[in-house]
This record gives sequence, C-alpha cells and structure tokens, in this order.
Amino acid sequence: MTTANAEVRARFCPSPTGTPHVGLIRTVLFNWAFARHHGGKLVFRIEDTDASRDSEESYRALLDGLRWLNIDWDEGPEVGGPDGPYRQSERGEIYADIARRLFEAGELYESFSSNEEVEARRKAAGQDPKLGYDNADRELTDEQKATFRADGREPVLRLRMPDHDLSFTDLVRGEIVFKVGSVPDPVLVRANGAPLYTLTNPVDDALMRITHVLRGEDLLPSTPRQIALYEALRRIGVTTFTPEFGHLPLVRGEGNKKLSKRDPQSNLFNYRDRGFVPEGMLNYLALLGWSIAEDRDIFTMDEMIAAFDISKVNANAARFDVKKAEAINGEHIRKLAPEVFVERVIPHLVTEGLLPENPSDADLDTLRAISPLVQERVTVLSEVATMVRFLFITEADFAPEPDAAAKALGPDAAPVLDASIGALEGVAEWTTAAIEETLKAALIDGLGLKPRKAFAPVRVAATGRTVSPPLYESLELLGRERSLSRLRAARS
RNA sequence: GGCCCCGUCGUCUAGCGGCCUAGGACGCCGCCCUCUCAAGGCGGUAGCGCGGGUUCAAAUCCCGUCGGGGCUACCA
Repeated sequence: MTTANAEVRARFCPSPTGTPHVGLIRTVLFNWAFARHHGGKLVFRIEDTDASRDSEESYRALLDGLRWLNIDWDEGPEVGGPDGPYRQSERGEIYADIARRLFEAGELYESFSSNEEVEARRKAAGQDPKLGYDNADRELTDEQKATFRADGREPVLRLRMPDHDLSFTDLVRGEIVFKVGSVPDPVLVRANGAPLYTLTNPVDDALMRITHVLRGEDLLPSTPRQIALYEALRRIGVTTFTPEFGHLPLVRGEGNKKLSKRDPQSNLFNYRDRGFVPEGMLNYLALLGWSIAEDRDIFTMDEMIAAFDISKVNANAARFDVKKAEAINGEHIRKLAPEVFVERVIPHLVTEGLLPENPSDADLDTLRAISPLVQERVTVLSEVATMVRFLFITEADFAPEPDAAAKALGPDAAPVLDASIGALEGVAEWTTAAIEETLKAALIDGLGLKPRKAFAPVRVAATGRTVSPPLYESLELLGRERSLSRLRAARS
C-alpha cells in the first residue's frame, strides 16, 4: 500500500438519510481532526445514489449540523473543489465511464443469476443460502448470455474478486486478513445501469485521491471488495495507489447494540435543542474511542487537533453516556465568556416564550445580570430557562410551582412572609447587600429561625421554585415592586 | 450458519513486560463550603472474563475458551 502524494486527504461521505447521527458526527470529527493534525485536506462528499432513501432535507440537515459544530471541509458541497461535483447523484457519467472501462478490461462481468436461483443452488449443494452469490456466472459463454437476453433478462455487473487473500493494515486494529473465497463477487452496477455504493465509493475515493479512509467498524467487512476494486482501478490506470484504512469503534446505545438511527438518543439535533454547546458536544464525542491524556478529558478542538493520533484510537465499541456528555458540556458552558453565554441562551428563552424575538434592552440587562449566577449551575442551556423564568414571566402568569408551594408555603410560612414583607418594605436601597442584611435581621435574628427554614418561603414566593439562583440577587433583579407583591400574594 | 472485529471499575478511558498494592473522568456515597440547587474542595465505592503457556517478571506477548458486537442486499 503506497501513498503517492505526501498530502493527507481524508474524507467524510455520508448518505443523506434521516437526521445526523452522533456516531456519524464522531466519524467526521475524527476525520477532521486527522486531516487538520496532518495539515491535510478534508473532502466532503454526499453519497446519494439511492433515490428511494435519500432526501434533500437530510442533506441540508447534514450541512446544518456540521456548520453548527464548526467542522469545516476543504472540498465538497458549497465550497467546491477540483474533483466535483461532490454529490454522487450528479456523477452518473463518471461511474458509467469507469464501469465501462472496467468491463472492457475484464474486471467486471455480466451476471444473470437471480437471488432465488442463487439460493436454490446453495440449497441443492447442501450449503447455507446465507453464503450468498456463488460466482456461478463468471464464465458464461456468449451463447448462454444470448439465451438469457432472449428471455428478456438483463445482467448486473459484478466485480471478479481476486484469487488471493486480501489483507491490509488497519490504522486502528492492525493486520486484518480476509481469506480468498470468503467474499462473493459483489454487484457494482444494477441491470438498469444504476451504479451502487460498491462502485461509487471506491471510485470517488480514487478520483479524489483520498489517502486515508477512516470510517465506522460496520464497514470493515466491505473493505476486501473495495481493495479488490482498487486493484482493478490501478490496473486500468484510474489511480496509482490504494488508501490506508482505519475502522473506528462503533457507538453503542443502551445495551450492547449499535446506537440505532431510530433511537432519539442518536439524533444530533436533540442535543442541540437541549442546549448542548458545540464545544461540549465535540469534546464528548472525541472521548468515544480516543483520549487526549491520562488525567484530563476537557479540551478544545485546537488541542484535539494538535494531539490527535489515529493509532491511539481505541478499537472497542463505546457506549454513548448522556450523563457524562452533560457533565462535559457543563464544563464547557462554564468556560464560555459571559457575553457569549448570554448570546447562546437567548434562543432558548425565545423558544420558551420568555423573551420576544427581539428582546428589549431592559430584558437584555436583566439577562446579563442573572447570567453569571446561572452559568455556573447548568449543564445544558435549556435549563437556564427554568432558572430565570421568574424574572421574565408576566405577573399574571406567575404562580409558584404546586410542589414547591406545598413544601414551603404552608401555614408555617405565614409569620416568615409577614416578617419579610414588613422588613423589606423599609429597605432604603433595593440592593443585594441591603436585602440580605434586612432579611437576616428579620428572620434569623428576629424570628430566631434556621437559615434553611427562613429563606425557603421567601424563595418559593418570589421565584416559584425551591431551587433558584441566589436569593438576594434574585430579589434585587426582580425589583422591589414585584418582589413585595409576590410575597403578599403568597401570604394570602 | 459463514466471515470479521472486540474484551481494564456500572460507563468512557490510561496502560503498549518491571514505574500497577492498575491512573483519570462520569455516575454513586460521605464530608466541607452554604440562603436553595449547582459549582468548587476533600475523601470513599468499584475493574484487568476464564484457562493455559512464554518470561526472572504479564493487564500488557502467544494459544485456547467463553462472552459481546458487526457484516452477510441489485442499501450506504
């Protein structure tokens, strides 16, 4: 396996079906980090040769997801490049031409066997039908082919697999050998002339001069036939080298199975909607099969690029652990500059109906003031909404949560609320310090209450929840009027 | 069934022959801080699937075994 050019050219070539899967994103991430680490290129190609499954919506979702994560590519959709087009649905003539050349060179042959016929032959020979196609059509005579055609049958084109073992050195797993005869001749072109993934994927990798193929382990079994195709492509002069392969560990869900596309946990956008930040999402995904150091797991993408080494990627499957993903995400949220945090939180508050599309300056001032208090206590941005809700909700809509009220606004609360109202009415300057001093004097000293008992009713009355940002600051931001009216409302 | 991959705390991982009485992180438990919840600090819980080799020495190498997974389409 020789790499003709020194430049690393990795690629990402998803099929646009459904929503972006976190496993797929982990794959781009590793390709991207690999390419960037080596100062090479990342080629982005869309494998949409199956019109029945691919959709424009999925294609756009893919771009959207990548843009959100700030993963960029050097050649591909929207940025162009020397080997376009980058959507396989637009490369029909290229595949037809190469298929013709391969056929003329004897690398492909016409095969007329139907699945039923193959299965029948396997059974007749006392073999398991699951063994698949039996290479029976390899040496059909012209007369036999003419007979099939006379019956109205059109052939598919199959690749003649070589008569030697196929081995390669996997970048992640080391030496892997597939015994000769263990892989049946694959179909590359349908009877109607439509090219299949088995043809288009290696052909495009060759044409785009891809040097390193890093993909999921689920594609490992297809490697021998791809290497065989590469050998054929080299013989007809389409390319001069075979890329290196590296198979990344599968991402599993609950249980031991591969994380299903149907599982909501696999949907990248679920995480975005819940308020994962790109920095956290990527950091967590990077940990699925790789680690930056023995004693550290929080890092930036620049750090990942600097340290990424494909040979250090772990070969065993990894389970996607939402809890840990959230913890990592929380770390990154805390590292955001305050103004950046505010910017990213706004869309979530808009979604929750707590802010209009274009928030007023007053709203923004309030948000900026409360932000530092919540930034350090959330793990995903959507949590911010529940924490600051009490500040942005209208008085008409405000009401303490039933559970919280039951816990903290019972009969015992009456004297506490009365004392609080009386004391706060006399506060000269409505500031955090003054509120704290006043409340402590009235409740702790005055009523002789434990702090825990003293502040719970006030907190629930003012914020509606037993858990809130720090109380005095919250009251200051709420303002004297709203604070007192909520306390009075809770009293009655 | 066939082919192939994988096997360190519950989970993600470090480890690539001696530094390992196995390190970090998430989770969980406890303590501190404290107006709540977090965050932060401190401490604790828990693991090399099993059996043979090789070696002075194995989580690390080899074989077997068991277990898990992937693929097995005229999908990608």
